[in-house]
Amino acid sequence: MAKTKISSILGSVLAALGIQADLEFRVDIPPRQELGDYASNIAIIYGRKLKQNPLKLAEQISKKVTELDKEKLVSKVEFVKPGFVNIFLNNSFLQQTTQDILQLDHAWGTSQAGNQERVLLEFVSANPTGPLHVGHGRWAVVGDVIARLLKATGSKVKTEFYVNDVGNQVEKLEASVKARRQNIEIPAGGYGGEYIKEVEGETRAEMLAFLMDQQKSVLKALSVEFDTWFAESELHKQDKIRWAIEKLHGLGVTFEESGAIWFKSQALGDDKNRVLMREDGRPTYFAADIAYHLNKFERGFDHLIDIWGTDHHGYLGRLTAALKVLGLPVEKFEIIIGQLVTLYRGNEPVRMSKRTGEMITLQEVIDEIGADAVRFFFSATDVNSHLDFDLELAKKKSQDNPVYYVQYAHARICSILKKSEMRNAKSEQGIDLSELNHPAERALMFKLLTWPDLVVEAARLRHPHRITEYGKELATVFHSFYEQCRVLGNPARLALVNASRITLRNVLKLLGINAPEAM
RNA sequence: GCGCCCGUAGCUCAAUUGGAUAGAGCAUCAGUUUCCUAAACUGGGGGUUGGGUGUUCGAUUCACCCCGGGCGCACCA
Repeated sequence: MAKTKISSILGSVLAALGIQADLEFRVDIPPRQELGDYASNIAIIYGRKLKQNPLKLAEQISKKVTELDKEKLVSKVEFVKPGFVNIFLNNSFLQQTTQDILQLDHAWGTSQAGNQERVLLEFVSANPTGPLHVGHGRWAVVGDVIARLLKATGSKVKTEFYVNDVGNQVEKLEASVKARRQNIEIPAGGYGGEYIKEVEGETRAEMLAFLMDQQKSVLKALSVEFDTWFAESELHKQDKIRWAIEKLHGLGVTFEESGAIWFKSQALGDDKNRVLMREDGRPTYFAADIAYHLNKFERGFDHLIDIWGTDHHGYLGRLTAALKVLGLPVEKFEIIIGQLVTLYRGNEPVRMSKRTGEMITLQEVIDEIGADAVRFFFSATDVNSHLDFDLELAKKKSQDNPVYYVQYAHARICSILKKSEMRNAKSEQGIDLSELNHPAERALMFKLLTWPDLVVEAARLRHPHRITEYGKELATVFHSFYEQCRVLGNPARLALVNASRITLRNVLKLLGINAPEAM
């Protein structure tokens, strides 16, 4: 990976200058091309520490870089203004990377940055009381892409959907379905949506199974599949909840009041104390969730990730308080809080509550704009930002949707390669690429070069939108290259186009989006 | 009221987690096709990054205070 190589050269420069390397310096792509392919703040950081003029230190470092650049990656080094060290790469390095891509193929962009860490990623976990809505769709897509990112960087990921098949909600669901069938009024707090009359099954279990099958089929339509579906009822059957409460009791962090058992969470950082066991002897959802997360740790994972909607964020304090007091490694427990999706039809916001009659399901959205577009849109923004999703707009613009832009670049490439009869990557290995020096060729090669670093970064930050951004950028660079450089009849360019095809396909694969060969 | 999150071009969003002259798409204006897919490309206009103070070589990013919006504050999940 390019950044690693640059960093390692800079590290050896520090050693050669007799500087103790104990500070983190950055290697980034500068904002403008004139400033090089990569730039580092190394001289600024160390200048301050050593009380030296950063610009002079940058000068010293620059001179050493070319000297210690054993692989001849670097063509030129500059030092500038506050003390940046700007590095320009040799075209031969870019050409070699392009060559490597053809060989790596599907493995291009994968790495072992995740150190084979065993990760449990839990997401969606919608109640089995109705169809999935658009908000669930966002978590489904984001969770699925994060899982793919972690796998691509060498983590062992298991995905899980937690099913709350016990408690008030499912009781009300059953009551609502039965009331609807008898044409009597839905009980207070019940479910009044139209879908209720579609629910099949005589027993509660059958009704839940019906709704879960429906959810699974929508998720499948979005190419989201889970390794495990974990039922809350299992925890009850195995008496795990009582066991968890007793553990807390043994630690002296519970008390009894007005017939209920409480957790002293306030003393452990939460806003207030919380009930574990109700007056009537039934455990709360919270108690079950403690047992569930205890179970997750018991299954031997190195790292747990939960994705929650912001409507559950108030829950975070009590759960981490409980896990902490139970002696679990909370630093291995990561919660991604995502902001909600507001759905619009034109200027009209669409309600997403299951209890209202008017509700747009995820399935309907998929039917309307297509799974690829849904995945792309939901992957395209930071989960920490609100998403205003206008169906009218998404439908109207479906022809120049960003997803089509990226897919079109891939289809265009496939068309060229088909004409050239050079589809096979292997047949293009060994072709001399040294003539690839046109600015558009170079820009494309450089964009390809940055792919593996980007995947690592996106995985580390759990940022799927980095991948969609890259996809759009790569498509732009490719289209621009295509306008300027005639490809057919030029073996070196065909190899570059093929490397672009591989990268673009790997981008789309990571996003779970189709890479069409023709459009 | 308290807590968490957000506020960036007319609209939808980015900005390499403290980096250099804040970028894309849509919309808008002006161009490009006897030539590998025009679902494309090239160029123009459009910004006090909600406001203020501070921290430092450097702030969209960090701290504090306002303003505005979302979410939460159950013996629901």
